[in-house]
Amino acid sequence: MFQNLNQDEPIFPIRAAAQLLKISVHTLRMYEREGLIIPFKKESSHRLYSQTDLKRIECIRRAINEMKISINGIKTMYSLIPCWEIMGCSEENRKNCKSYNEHSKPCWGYAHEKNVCEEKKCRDCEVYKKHSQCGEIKELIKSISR
Amino acid sequence: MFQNLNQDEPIFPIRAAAQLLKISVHTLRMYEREGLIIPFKKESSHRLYSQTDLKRIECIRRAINEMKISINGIKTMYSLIPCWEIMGCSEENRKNCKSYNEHSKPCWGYAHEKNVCEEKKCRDCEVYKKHSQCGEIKELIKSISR
DNA sequence: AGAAGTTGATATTTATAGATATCAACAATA
DNA sequence: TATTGTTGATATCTATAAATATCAACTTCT
Repeated sequence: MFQNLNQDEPIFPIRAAAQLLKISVHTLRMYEREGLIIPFKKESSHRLYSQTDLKRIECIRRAINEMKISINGIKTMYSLIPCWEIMGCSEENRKNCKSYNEHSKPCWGYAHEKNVCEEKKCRDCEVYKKHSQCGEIKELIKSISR
Repeated sequence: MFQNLNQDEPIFPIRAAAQLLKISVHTLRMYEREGLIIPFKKESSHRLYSQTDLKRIECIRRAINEMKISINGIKTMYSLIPCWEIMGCSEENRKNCKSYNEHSKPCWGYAHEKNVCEEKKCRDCEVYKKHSQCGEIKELIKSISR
């Protein structure tokens, strides 16, 4: 089912997404409020979820329910993602970047002012898209050191 | 009090350490079982804690109780420490190292066989000693990428 | 027009992590 | 020798994270 659709196409309204994931819509909004996910929003502010979004959320649920990592733990882990390397931030950028200088939530949880992220939408950013699991984050850390 | 003592000298038996930290001895043993701390042990297998150990434990308690990061979250964070960079592990070392290839607990939680860690005591290792807080881990990740 | 969405506040349920305690058999300490 | 420590198992308490639900006023979809 759905194989022939573009995996990144945001097509599921919140209720449908919740049903597919077997959780409540409240939980989905909670994850969003905590900064774990960024669903697509049309002009109307209605949320839409893609297949990729659902996979990401399943991964987050495994972290919480099976690996027993708390939501704040996940946020802190996300804050360790070396986004500055992926984005190629200048020294000046780094100096002004809260994400670079703090470690309580993911970079996509900050309002990006006056830096390379200012123009970009976090939902479409490689940093957000490629690093939802701890394994991926560790691989990234490995890769930047060689 | 205690200022004139060597901060790294293991002098407090478990009960004294627990009293200073205002927690139970069970909690101290639990942190050890979870791999968060490595108290000094004399031949007799009695634990002794240094001032530095106490500071480390206070830091861990802040992470759990104030930052609301679960113990499994802390373990996962520790697993992201690029120990292979600090220790200068060879490609061969890395290939055989569980710590390098997994991400569920800190490197000092593994039995080190056939690698550069084999001879060393983790308690005395820079990786263990210098990186008990998320801020320190993030600084380390920053430093290996330049 | 009716269904489904929005934000925001508030409240409740449930599962369990974190912490504490107890008992046993034994070893080391001072 | 009395105290304090060890491991291991087991049991309980408590605080709270995670999840769910409800209500209100409003907006957007089909």
